Amino acid sequence: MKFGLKGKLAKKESRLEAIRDAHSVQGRTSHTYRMEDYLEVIYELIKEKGYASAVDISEYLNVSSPSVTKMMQRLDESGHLNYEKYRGIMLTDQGASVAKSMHERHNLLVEFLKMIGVKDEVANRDAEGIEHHLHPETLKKLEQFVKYWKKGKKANK
Amino acid sequence: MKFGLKGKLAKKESRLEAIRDAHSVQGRTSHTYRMEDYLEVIYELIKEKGYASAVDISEYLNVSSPSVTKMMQRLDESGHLNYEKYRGIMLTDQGASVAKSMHERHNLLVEFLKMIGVKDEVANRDAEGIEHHLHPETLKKLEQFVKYWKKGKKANK
DNA sequence: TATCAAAGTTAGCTTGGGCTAAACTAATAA
DNA sequence: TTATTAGTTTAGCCCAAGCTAACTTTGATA
Ligand SMILES: [Mn+2]
Ligand SMILES: [Mn+2]
Ligand SMILES: [Mn+2]
Ligand SMILES: [Mn+2]
Repeated sequence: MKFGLKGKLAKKESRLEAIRDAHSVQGRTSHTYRMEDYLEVIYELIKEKGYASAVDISEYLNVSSPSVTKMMQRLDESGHLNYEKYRGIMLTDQGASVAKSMHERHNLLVEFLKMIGVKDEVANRDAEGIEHHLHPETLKKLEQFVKYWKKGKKANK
Repeated sequence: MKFGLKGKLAKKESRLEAIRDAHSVQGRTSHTYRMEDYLEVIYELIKEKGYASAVDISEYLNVSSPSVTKMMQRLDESGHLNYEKYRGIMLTDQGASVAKSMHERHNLLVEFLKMIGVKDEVANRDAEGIEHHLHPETLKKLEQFVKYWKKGKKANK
């Protein structure tokens, strides 16, 4: 069909070129993957106990408490939370938004992985790694897919 | 049903506990994710041109050539390749095995992502990140799923 | 009110991975 | 054979993230 290509004239790249392109995507965001992990845990802790102490963060991320302190300082510096020495932390809007995003990605991934038969523990393990590497487009498509699969399991057409 | 649980008595963990478990999986392998990326590119280069020069590696990983040299030394040290100053490198069996594994994971992921409607470029980008975070069980389940889907699509036409 | 343990912080170190500038090698061209 | 130069390596730096040991703060209890 004459007008059917819809901009899909994307001259097929070699695998190496695809890899080059993938590795040349720079500075995506103003935070690291590790920051995302800390924010995620802080978010879950606040949801579950109302606050996030350093010992708890350190337990659930499996790091020492000095590492937690240092990261709190960085996250304060980057505007993801307000940190007051010895007193505690509070997520800023920016921090909460990143955290919530991680929570949702993790949810979606675990749901998908379990859907294709991966065991709970492994699903969570892999989700914890994968959650940081999803382009918004992928996220959207995966959401659609999971929704479709849940419904159409039999109505499948 | 009395005997239907098949060991699935896995007392449901809280999200935080799942995250703790995920983050407490240590020393998986004797190499880092970054090493996997280098090995993958080296593998593709050898497949395509017969050898892997530092300039090419540096181009496709988007890093400087001193960074390549340093990593070659590490990979030699860790037994993934044989490195001879100024002369070149050769993958060992260990290195080739890691490299091939990355190649296959990348393939599988791109296939899956395109399957759910993600565009080529984005699929490759995300695959490049995700490929390092797949448990063998996940890998197997994803393979099965993709195979099943390919068939079903045809059967379903 | 004074004490003390638990929680948090600081100091100082390590490691992986990155960079630029400068030095070196090896293959080719003259 | 020598000079040139592209490709490679070394030196020396940076940063994120981790750790242990030592110190400080806070809040509860005597
Ligand atoms: Mn997560
Ligand atoms: Mn994570
Ligand atoms: Mn890849
Ligand atoms: Mn990769």
